[in-house]
Amino acid sequence: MPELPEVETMRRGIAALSGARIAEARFPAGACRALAIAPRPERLASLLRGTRLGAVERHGKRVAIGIESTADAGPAWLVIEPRMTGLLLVADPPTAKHLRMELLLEPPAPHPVLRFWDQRGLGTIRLLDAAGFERACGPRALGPDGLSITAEALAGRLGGSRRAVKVALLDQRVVAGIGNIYAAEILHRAGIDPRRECRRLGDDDLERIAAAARRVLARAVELEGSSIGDELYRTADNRKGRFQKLHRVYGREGEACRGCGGPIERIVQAQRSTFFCATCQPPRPGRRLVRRRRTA
DNA sequence: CGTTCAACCTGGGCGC
DNA sequence: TGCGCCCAGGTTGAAC
Repeated sequence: MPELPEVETMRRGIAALSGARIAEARFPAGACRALAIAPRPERLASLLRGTRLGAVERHGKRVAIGIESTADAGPAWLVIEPRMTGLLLVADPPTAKHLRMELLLEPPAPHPVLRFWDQRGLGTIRLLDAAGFERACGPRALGPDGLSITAEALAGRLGGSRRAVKVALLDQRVVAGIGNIYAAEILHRAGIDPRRECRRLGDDDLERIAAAARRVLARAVELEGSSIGDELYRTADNRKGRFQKLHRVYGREGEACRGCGGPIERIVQAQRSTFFCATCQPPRPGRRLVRRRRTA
């Protein structure tokens, strides 16, 4: 679920907790067996107790919460990766089951508790020192952020590559924060066939992809992300995102393209669904066949 | 270097 | 009702 817009929305939703002190950290037994938590829950709970929350940052699809010096070590970062179904919440969780972490905060915090809920349990919670933080969130792990990606940066990272451009956009070292939904939406707005080899992209193509990425991601952040179908995704205070109303291709196989009316197709690339319009995203380099009025 | 596959999990939807 | 199968917003590591 969470890609850049959803994770940024979570970050904003909990940013006011900066400065709050942790009265108690809980990692419900059983609920965290599957989840990757490091160090082990008992130790993590004791390390976090009594510490104060610092800056709340987003790095790609991860949220990093600064932790002022822990009991027996210096400052650290609590890095949370929601992966498919993780949610950072100040509101009540969707179910009592699958609640993975609760940080009880001392008054006067803006909210009494910060929770991490994760149905599938693929998410991760890690307390990292400076070196671990660098490894997880530094430039070796993550490329430039999607909200500010440029054609030049893209050219440097995928020039000459034979990979399909859609697969490359999912690579967090190329650009950080783009996932399966937004890769599809970005390429449709850029008019680029998702199967195009990166090395066949011209400067103008890269320019359109970078511009579409910045625009789509920024608009999705404004609309607080995408809540699809049975939508597990919610903001930290339990509201749905609204960008799904502006999806042009994702999840719309067989439906009419909002640009040309043709059918949206679904293919599989790198074991994941790709949705696109063969007319608006022609296989050969060329101009867009259909001009669209407004972009999300 | 790149692709493919399995694995990590739960749960909803579908066909039978 | 139930069972088996497929699907899902992500990432990683092994095998080829």
